[in-house]
Amino acid sequence: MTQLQDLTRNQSLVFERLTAHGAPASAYDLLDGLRDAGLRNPNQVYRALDKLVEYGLVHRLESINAFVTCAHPHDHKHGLIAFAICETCGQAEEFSDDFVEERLRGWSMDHAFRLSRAIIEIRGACKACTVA
Amino acid sequence: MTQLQDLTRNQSLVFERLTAHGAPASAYDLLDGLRDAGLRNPNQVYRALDKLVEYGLVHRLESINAFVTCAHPHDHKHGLIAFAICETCGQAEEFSDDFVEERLRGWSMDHAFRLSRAIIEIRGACKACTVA
DNA sequence: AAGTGAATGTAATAACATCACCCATCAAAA
DNA sequence: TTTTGATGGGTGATGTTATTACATTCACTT
Repeated sequence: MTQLQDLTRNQSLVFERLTAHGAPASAYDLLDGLRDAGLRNPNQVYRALDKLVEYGLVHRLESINAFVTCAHPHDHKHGLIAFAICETCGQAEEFSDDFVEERLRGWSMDHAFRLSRAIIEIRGACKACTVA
Repeated sequence: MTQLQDLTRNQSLVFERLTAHGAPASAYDLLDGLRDAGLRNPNQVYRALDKLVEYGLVHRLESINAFVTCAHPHDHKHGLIAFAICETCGQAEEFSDDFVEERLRGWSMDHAFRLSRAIIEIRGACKACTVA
């Protein structure tokens, strides 16, 4: 398991920035927030994000081209992960559902599809935004 | 229900091109293939795609920035749709699973999340590519 | 000291998507 | 009939997201 202490400088900067942001952020948003820290090139951020995703500390939200910190970084045994993304406030909530996972793995088995990963993202309005 | 006959010229061109392609294609791939037909600007393709998606004739694959024709264009009652995308050959297979849909709607209910749409894309290697 | 692999710095470019503006058509309202 | 509004289209410019290519630096090993 990769510990936070093992992160390189750029990886730490990006991870801390994303954590502080508290919501999904694009690579360029992160870059803007890290100019003071010395980062100036998108590649620096993308490279750090690639590693953070690889380490399971960060997830990529495919449907909004953004990244978010993992809700359960210590639990390295979680399977397929889903996200509920609020189109009003931009927040994303991570969750998982064993039944959904079982069904998707089942479909894969049935169709001889060798599953490598799943993107499950539901879009809509979160509780807070619906009430308001 | 929007019929194919109702499509405008650009919409028809894009739809026919995508159908002929027989696999997911990016907007720029489509544009390249439609230069002879007179299209020269990405906007022309994106506008057509927006309408085709709205009409349910085409789906957007969020995780690969591509578009694919709907497998069941006449069945306008299908709920959440999933795709199995082969990372080797680029093909995508559309499917749906009532149980997955029920679970995602259930999560939404439980969390007062007003679901507007779902992105379900599994990535891996299809049967044909695994055998080879 | 020299070699190695990972990380970094940087410019350039590719790939994906939208905006802004103007024009044409057509049908409904005035 | 004129006006208005909705829809579609053509086009250049721009915005946004992501990668490539190559040089350099750093930590560690031999």
